[in-house]
Amino acid sequence: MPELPEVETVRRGLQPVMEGARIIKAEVRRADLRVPFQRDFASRLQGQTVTGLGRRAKYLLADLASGDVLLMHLGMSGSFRVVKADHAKTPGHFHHPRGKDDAHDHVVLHLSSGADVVFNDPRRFGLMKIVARKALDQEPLLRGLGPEPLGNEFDAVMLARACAGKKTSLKAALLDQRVVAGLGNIYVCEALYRARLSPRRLAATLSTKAGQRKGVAGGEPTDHARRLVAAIHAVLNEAIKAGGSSLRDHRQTTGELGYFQHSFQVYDREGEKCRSPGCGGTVQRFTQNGRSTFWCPKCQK
DNA sequence: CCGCGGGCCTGAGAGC
DNA sequence: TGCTCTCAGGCCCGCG
Repeated sequence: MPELPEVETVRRGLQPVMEGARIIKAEVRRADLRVPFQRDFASRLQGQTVTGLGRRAKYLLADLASGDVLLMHLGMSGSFRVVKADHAKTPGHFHHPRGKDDAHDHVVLHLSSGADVVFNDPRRFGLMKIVARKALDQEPLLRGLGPEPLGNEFDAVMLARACAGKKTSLKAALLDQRVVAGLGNIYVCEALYRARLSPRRLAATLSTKAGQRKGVAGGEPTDHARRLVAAIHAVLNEAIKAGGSSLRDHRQTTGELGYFQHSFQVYDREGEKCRSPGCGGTVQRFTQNGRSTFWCPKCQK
């Protein structure tokens, strides 16, 4: 799923259930996700109170009273749902209508509140890992991440600087989690459309004196960079408000669908009319770095 | 530093 | 109905 808005939606769904609750038991039904579970995974969670639930890029971070942090990533197909304890194993129960069996329920956190938090991930590209809080800044999974796109540090100056000297396309740069952390294919396509910038444009053109070397002072962000930052802010905020986008797997923790997919302007709209008033163009698709790019060549330059 | 291909997995949808 | 093929919201690795 899961780009930033979907992960944030999940976080908001889990927070009231998990914060302040104690993990009576962590039940691992399948330990071979993208990263194999640590041997002491279940025992380090058992009995721990969750003191907070945060997010960094596409990662969820549950703070534990022990000083550990539980890192969670949803990969491509991961989802969480909250069910009452007695129903965690009941397929098709009204609390979690998914129309399928629960063969891919890999982890169940049994909470003192009587709720169970169930992690489901058919493709198993997701992961869970426990890290000591004091070692979090050296955690390889988080180390290289760029700024939060909705954080204060992320602005046109920073984005232009991060893209300075890059020989790659704007599309590829925005998907690079080291440049800005949390965007995926959908929201990159949508943000570029809103900013009216071509996905093929050179990333370095976000600052003046294109081709300048990375980190060189004096490169000013262009209006394009400002437009792009504004577009990223807007699309992410709107998507979060809508509960994320539900294409295949994403659901809110209640089982409800997000509905931002109805607001897509270009993503998955190949051959359809551009929605920009008066444009009259047609949404095109092509492959960039192995992934589909959707855009309107008439609007985006 | 960069693009590309392949891999990790399963499921949905299209076409036959 | 069922087969085969392609593609998918993420990310990592090695190659040239």
